[in-house]
Amino acid sequence: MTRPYHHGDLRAALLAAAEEIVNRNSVAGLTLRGVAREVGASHAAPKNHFDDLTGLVSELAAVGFNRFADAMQSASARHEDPQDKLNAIGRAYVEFALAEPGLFQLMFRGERLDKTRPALHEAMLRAFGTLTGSVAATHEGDPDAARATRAHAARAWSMVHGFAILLLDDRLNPLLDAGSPRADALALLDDMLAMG
Amino acid sequence: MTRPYHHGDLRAALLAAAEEIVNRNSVAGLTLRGVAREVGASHAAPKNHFDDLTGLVSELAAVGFNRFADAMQSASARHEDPQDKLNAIGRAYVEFALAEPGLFQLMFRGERLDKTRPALHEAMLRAFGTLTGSVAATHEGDPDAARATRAHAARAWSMVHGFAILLLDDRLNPLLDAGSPRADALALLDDMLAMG
DNA sequence: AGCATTAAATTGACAGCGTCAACATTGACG
DNA sequence: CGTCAATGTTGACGCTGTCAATTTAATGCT
Repeated sequence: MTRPYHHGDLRAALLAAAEEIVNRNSVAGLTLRGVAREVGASHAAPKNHFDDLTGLVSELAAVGFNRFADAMQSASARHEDPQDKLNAIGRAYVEFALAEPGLFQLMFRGERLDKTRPALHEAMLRAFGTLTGSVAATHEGDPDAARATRAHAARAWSMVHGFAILLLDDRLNPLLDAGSPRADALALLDDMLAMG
Repeated sequence: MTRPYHHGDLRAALLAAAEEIVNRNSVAGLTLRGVAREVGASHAAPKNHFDDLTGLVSELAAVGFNRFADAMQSASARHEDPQDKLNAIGRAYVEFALAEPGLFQLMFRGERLDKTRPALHEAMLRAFGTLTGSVAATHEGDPDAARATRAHAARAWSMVHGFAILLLDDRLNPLLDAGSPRADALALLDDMLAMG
């Protein structure tokens, strides 16, 4: 089995290797040469498929945002009431961050993200659109709802995002049960969502 | 306190240069060799004062967290009512992030932070203690307040932190006035805080 | 078919980075 | 005055991203 000069689908292999590395070593350990090494390609091979490190990170972030949007939409679809849908999206938001912490942090590392890349731009619109759209659905029929809807969306989004970030960074520990902080976190989130 | 011989106080000069670089080039442009170059020292000079890059970043983060705590305490002191104090702290949280975005992002970049460093550990306790303490003050006299207080603290903290992070990352733009997003952001925050 | 063009992958080089070890200089203290 | 620890410098190593030049494979054209 001699290795052919041209890999069958190097682009997909590089993306898979990149995700595996991020899951193992966190985002700091993600390197162009590292992913190339992982798939047995030369150190400059990624240049052909992604222009540079920003390109690779951005394309992987696009994959992540699409999976993220899927998770939120699927959670929302399990409920009928608009408020239940919104709460389910909030839980899915945090659960995604806990399930794929490396990928989640990569998706929100602004400095190495080129948001003008079509794949990433579209995936971000999809993910954030489901969240803000679900908020808007709870304001149906409100008169002059624009301002309240905007504040509601910003509040819900900020809350779950901040919670996820602080959680991944081990900063909420003083508020969590020392015994099982991870399990306790989702119970705490439910309390937060129940406050309205 | 022994004083260095050639540069006067190289440690302070390095910290100042580091902050200046972070303010100019964001956290990605902060390098050990860069700060050494800035103050005219050799490339390995920082090793004597901070062990490695993590050390420099952590000490700078400690400076930031102390300034952060000062800002929140000073904002809180301008009000009497516990709820007003808490809202003022929330505004100060976001205003600090907007005023020193590079430093703020450095303070929350977990991977290059050694939270066991005494200076950083203490500064973080101070900053987060003012916030959670101010939340607890709004629950004085409540029966069975422990659980509600915990959820309230997590919610308030997550909300302002998520808002600050999303704002710095230009992710709230779809919710902001395209004309003056910066000024609009604080108005939006007030609406969020007013929701309770 | 055969040739030309393009895409894909490799090799080699360069500068910048963090970090370590070895060495030099200084100020403090006995 | 002499020793010593602290502070700075120099040089080296391997790692990284990125570029230019080159080789190889696939594809298209006539």
